[in-house]
Amino acid sequence: MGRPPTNTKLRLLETAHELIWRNSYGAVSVDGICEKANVKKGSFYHYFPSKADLAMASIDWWMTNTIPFLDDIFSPSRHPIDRFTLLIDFIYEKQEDMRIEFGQVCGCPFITIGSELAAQDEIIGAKISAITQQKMTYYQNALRDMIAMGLIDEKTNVELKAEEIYAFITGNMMLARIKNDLKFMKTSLKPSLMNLIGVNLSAEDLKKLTI
Amino acid sequence: MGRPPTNTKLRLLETAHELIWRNSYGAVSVDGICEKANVKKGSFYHYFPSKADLAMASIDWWMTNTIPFLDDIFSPSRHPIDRFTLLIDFIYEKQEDMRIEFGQVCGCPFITIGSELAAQDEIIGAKISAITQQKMTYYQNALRDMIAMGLIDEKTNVELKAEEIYAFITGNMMLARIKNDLKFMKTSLKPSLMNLIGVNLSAEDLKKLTI
DNA sequence: TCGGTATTTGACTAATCAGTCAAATATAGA
DNA sequence: TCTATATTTGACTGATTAGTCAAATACCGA
Repeated sequence: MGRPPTNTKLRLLETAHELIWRNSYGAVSVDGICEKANVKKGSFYHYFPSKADLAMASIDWWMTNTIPFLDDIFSPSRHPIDRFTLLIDFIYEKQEDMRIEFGQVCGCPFITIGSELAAQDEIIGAKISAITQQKMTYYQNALRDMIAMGLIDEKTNVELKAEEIYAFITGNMMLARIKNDLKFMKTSLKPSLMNLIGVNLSAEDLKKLTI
Repeated sequence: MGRPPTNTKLRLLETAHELIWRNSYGAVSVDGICEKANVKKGSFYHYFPSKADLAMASIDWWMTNTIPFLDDIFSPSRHPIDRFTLLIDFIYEKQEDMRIEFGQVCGCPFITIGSELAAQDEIIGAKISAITQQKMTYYQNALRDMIAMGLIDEKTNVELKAEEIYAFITGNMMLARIKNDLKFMKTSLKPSLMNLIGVNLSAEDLKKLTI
């Protein structure tokens, strides 16, 4: 029935996500997105009613892409400590890839755009908050397994601890973006995170946690 | 000699700082700053060569304003644990004030603008990185006193620990901005920070750390 | 081959953007 | 009162912004 669908919408989502992540929402124009995606402006507004709508959709699209990776990393079949160390590996590798390709450590796309726009647009604030909550759920699940295995204090408040972990990791990613430097993330984030979680590792084991 | 100086430049610095902090660099226009500061555009460009220059100057201005508070909070005459709890009080009170006045938790102005612009403007990235380093120096100083007093492990790497503390606090401020919610900062940040620092407090003492 | 439908195009608008500049103004010191 | 100097003004530009729209196009299924 009619003209067949194309990948135009997807190209717009991908391009918007990359440009906004590497720069910022305010620094990226609809014209810029269209040019890079090789899409005419008329087509843009055929698929998205506004620039803000595209940004929202690209956030959703990226989170949907991310979930399978999180499901793998936080698979209950893994040792819970490995889940967190794998998470740091996953984050570090992506950041390093972007640093090599674009010359810029880009940090967390959700937090970057959330920090920029949450104060002006409460819908985007709510969306990023929901993503934050969703990620913390993975952490809570792993923390409960750690308690069950006697790896951390059984009186640990997993909701609070998950929020600490999230703040700590995103704080590091933010600083890495600002300093355009992955040194701390590469050499210290894993052992620091283990200390924050409260898991007891030998000095030897801690040393192994540098990427 | 000639027409006497006015507070026009200061009004521009204050206004730019407030508007950028509450919104974002990209969302604030030179016209908007001028209108709020009651300054004509010609005067703006008499004092600042560009919008970016004003933003840089407003960052410097705010940091200069902040230093006396940090000097007080991190006075060597204070108990080092008190320095950190006072720091959290200081941060929380400012955030709560802005939440009441503007309806919005605004987070850290340096990190917010740094996250937005560091990838596009390496000068601003370097400036925020320097401010970050300057703040961590206060933390390092306090950590060394804690070691001397036997409050934390003497083998603590104070440079790394200071970076952890900074990432943790700024991560929390960023999340507070995105969620427009100070709950965690009010009830949990102090004890969480004490745990991260590695200071041993009794359960009773920990409970006292809610603001 | 043709009709219906989704997609694409390019020219368009109106608003806003950062930035310019020559002229007007105010005042301290001579 | 005069002059040097710093400040202020308001109209101006040219570029860029997000967003609009009617017409053209492509193709599936009948």
